[in-house]
Amino acid sequence: MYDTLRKAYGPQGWWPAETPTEVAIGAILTQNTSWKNVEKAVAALKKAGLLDFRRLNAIAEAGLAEIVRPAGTYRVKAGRLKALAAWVCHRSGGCLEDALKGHMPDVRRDLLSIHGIGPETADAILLYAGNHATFVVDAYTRRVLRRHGLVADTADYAEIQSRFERELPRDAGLFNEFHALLVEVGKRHCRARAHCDKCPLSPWPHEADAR
DNA sequence: TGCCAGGCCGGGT
DNA sequence: ACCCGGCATGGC
Repeated sequence: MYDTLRKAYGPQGWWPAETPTEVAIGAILTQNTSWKNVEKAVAALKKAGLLDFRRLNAIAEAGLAEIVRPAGTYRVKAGRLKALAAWVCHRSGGCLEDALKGHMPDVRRDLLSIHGIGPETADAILLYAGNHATFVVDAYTRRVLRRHGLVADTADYAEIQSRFERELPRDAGLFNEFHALLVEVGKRHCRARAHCDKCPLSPWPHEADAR
């Protein structure tokens, strides 16, 4: 599946952000939100000079909320950005890359202890900002795999993630590309009510014996 | 014009 | 251990 997508779309060069800090902020802002809306909020943060955890740690939450408003659920997300900023500042004085430098799965556990950071957000930060080989499972990943009969409908996050991590070489570069490709094919052909014709994976061969 | 988006949390069974 | 409502804007 990876080879098929890679041939169809080429290298993705993800995450669509310039710095690790921007990656992590985007990861929080995109929770249950389309990327288009996130881009507006990130642009507003950039304009305000707030793509910086020490600044985020210092700014008032209510003001931050107004700035990230285009991303939706903006009061919630302002709190989550503040929680992450406090963690990064406490841990490394404000440098995210340093804060992510520990070993897995210790760093993952620490990220998950932050209020508002769940498994997907943590893994996106670990992989795309910290270069840790952890597989990101999002709504697209789930949909694509389910529609091609590769996981049960009831499969939860850990189950899907372990499937990737068991059956692929534990390589951050590979995980990076594969997840980005899954999002790309998902956006084009596997949104909630779209159907999958013309998808490069459709019909996916040997679906039954691929299990 | 609704429906939905690259989740997560808290409270109720 | 599940299930569900709340959060909320902008795009299609």
